[in-house]
Amino acid sequence: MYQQAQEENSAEKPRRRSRIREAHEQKILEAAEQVFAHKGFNGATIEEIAEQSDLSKQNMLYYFASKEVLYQAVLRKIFHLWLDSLNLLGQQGEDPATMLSNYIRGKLEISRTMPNGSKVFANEIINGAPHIKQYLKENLQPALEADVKLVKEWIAQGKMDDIDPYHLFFVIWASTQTYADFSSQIQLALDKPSLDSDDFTRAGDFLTHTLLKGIGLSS
Amino acid sequence: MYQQAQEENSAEKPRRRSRIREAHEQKILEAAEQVFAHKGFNGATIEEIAEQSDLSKQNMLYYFASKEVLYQAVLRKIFHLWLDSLNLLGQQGEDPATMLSNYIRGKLEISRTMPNGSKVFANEIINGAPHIKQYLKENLQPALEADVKLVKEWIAQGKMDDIDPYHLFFVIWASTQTYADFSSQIQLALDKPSLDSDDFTRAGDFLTHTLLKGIGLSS
DNA sequence: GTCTATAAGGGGATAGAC
DNA sequence: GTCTATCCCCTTATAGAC
Repeated sequence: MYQQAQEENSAEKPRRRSRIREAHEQKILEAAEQVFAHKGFNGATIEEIAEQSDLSKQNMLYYFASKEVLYQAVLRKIFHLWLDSLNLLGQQGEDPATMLSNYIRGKLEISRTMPNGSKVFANEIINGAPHIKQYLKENLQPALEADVKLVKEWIAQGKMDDIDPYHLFFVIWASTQTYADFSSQIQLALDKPSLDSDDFTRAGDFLTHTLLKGIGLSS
Repeated sequence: MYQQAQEENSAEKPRRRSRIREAHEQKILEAAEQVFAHKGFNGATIEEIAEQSDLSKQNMLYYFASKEVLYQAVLRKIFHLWLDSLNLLGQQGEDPATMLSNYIRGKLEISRTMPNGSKVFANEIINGAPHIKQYLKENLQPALEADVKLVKEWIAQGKMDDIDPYHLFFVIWASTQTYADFSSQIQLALDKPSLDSDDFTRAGDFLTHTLLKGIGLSS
């Protein structure tokens, strides 16, 4: 799981972050996630984030020294959650259909419970990942390659159709994240003020049915 | 097809936009599309757009009175292209598999040829569509409903599986647009400096195979 | 249509008292 | 840790000459 990068307290010195710092940082991160999600990096103002954290702008800057630092913290938090879910394929002993099904529903669950984080991440990627490109490169590729290798084995064993594994994952990512990132469009299309858990259930049912059957894996 | 909204020259008065205005507006729109795609609305500066149009900032403002006006022009251009492609289902006389296949490949072609426009639109939707919500509401729903109705007829006629038509379209939109919007992530995953037309062919092959088969339509 | 000059305001960040 | 005050750059937009 993700660990705060600042946790460098070594050995005897119990230099733990105070309870108040812990609480404030948490509040700030949540507020920042929301504001960045709705305004983008440049559209967000540290003033608005501070307001939503019940802190003054200057006091907020005491905890996160700059807008850039705060943004990086938000980005990395969601990215690690996302990377963890990529490893669902690491589950041993399950059959391919169950593993992929869990994978799809796991990604959908992130979209449902962390829509703002997902939006911040999506915004960053769309703009060419200027703040996180290197970090992404180092962490995404290895995790994806492991999954791709597994799918290739399934194909070699005749367990599923001979499809391109990379595009399978691209499509799973896109079609699960769309329920977070493009929720405003989906709400308009469905004429609903917000997406509820039934909508996500329907999405999960459709996706698992269609994708598993589509690649020859339906049980 | 999309028409410039300013085309209000009526009857005898040949009040046509001068050739130079036409050319400059075109250059500006292209530059704006690119800059908005990479920086978002707030991150983009009219100065940068002007530079890429080989015009001074002030001169650019002579053609588009404000950043907001320019942004709206870019948004509407791509949105209408997008809406047109939604009507591919209006093709008569084709069987369902061919119609959906054309639809998917048409959307992919927009991603390939207009990636910047797609990104601007995606950015706007992610941020909650603040600049285009009303316009989207009035135009998206009717077009989508027509397509959904058609799919429901196919289901009633037993031509395909009984899936939720709305989610079918959400997934097609997401998985075709991802090759434009999230291209930087896909490039990292594939370890390529850019996506070429072979990548789009593979994406199209994967998508048509998987989605058509997945909903019980493969011929 | 294009240029120079400039108004006007927003917003990130720092200094230093308490 | 929190506050008041403030600096200063960046950016949009307008005024007006040519």
